[in-house]
Amino acid sequence: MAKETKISMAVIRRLPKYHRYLAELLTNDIDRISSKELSERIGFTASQIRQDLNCFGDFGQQGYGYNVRDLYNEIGKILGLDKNYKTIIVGAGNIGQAVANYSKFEKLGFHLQAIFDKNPKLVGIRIRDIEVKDVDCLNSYLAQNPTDIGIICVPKEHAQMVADIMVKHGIKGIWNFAPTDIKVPDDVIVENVHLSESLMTLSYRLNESNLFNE
Amino acid sequence: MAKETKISMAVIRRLPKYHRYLAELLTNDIDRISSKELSERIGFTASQIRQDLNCFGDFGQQGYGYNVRDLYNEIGKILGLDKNYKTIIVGAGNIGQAVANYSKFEKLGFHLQAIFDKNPKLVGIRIRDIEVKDVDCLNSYLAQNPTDIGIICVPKEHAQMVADIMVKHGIKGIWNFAPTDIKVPDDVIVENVHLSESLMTLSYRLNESNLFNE
DNA sequence: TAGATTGTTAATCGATTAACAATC
DNA sequence: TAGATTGTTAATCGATTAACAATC
Repeated sequence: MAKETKISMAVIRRLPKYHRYLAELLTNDIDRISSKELSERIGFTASQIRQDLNCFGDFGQQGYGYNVRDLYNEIGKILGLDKNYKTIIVGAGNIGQAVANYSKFEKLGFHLQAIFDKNPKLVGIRIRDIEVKDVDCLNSYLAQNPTDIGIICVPKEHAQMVADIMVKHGIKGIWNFAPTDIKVPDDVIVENVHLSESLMTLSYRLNESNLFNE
Repeated sequence: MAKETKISMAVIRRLPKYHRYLAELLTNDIDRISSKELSERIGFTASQIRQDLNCFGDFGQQGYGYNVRDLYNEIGKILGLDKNYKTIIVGAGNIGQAVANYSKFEKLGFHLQAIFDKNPKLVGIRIRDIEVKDVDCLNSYLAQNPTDIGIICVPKEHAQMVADIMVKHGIKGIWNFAPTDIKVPDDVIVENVHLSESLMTLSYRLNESNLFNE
């Protein structure tokens, strides 16, 4: 079914957006769509949509277009949303708590198993019915509880150390909110959320466009 | 000083990373660096670094390299980090609170003026010494208080409505955390933080690499 | 001066768009 | 069947990398 060529990052980063727009079509009871129609909604060219989807299979039908539900399901599978991931969060500060409470999380198959922090004021509190553990227990916890995904929400100074412990215990993917680049072996996936970079980009664009003059 | 050609988004999104690595060099008391050395640290090619920096001016010196402090300051200016932005947050849930408490925020020149929510349980509480106002007051607040940046942290159903109010009152930039694409006039800048897209990308890459097998 | 390293042009690579034959 | 729309190849566009003359 899936083609064997390497998919570019540009294509991969568009997949969630397809998934989101298809979900929206479903809620609007639209059960079929052409690349041209989808193009008008999503803002990619029809050509690009067909090109993108063809990386993964022949989901369309000439003269008809795409079946919305089928395509939605297929993209969900491609994204791995049918899988379950044992997940932990390290760092229970603002961002850690927000991520822990982030409801979409469980829906995507990420099951939060444990939360760690080193601040004694946070250790022991409950977030989503999960008691925050002392980060000193991280090593032994991971040794006993095989975990797929680690979410790093600690200050940048501690991010690499936390990542090292995670990697040592076989964590396969890291969602990194610390504003630093962590080093991991090639077979570990890191996805960064660098909020300050996003904010700086906004700041740049405001000034570039000369919309902002004090 | 600055060249007049249009800067590509690819270059813009690398600027914050230059800024971050230069800050790190400064804390390590390194006061000069060549594109080659920086390349080894930051992971871009030396050629790309020179190409990128030359979009904005001649910051280097042949035979010497770049002065770290000067370059850091220049990039800060290019990013508009020397400016101040009056900022509000709409939506005081998990993400709204995390953003409000996000300390880097003020350092980058984003000054939080007000927070709004429609949940009566949140209205009246204090976050960072700012009392959460009822979202019904948003319109009149903006009419009386010129604001540069709006941060949207409401559920996707309400994001467009909030954006419309912001735009009506002349907000210039929107930092959007709602998992939807909002429509604004061309002269308003939108920077999206789509957490679930980031998570889906992580999920895809885990499965693609076959690191993850249940 | 000689060595180092930039700024910049040219070459390459990759991603997007256009075109159209295949086919439902 | 005729019309619509895909899948796919070819053309274009843009971004990255390589090369090197300029120069500190």
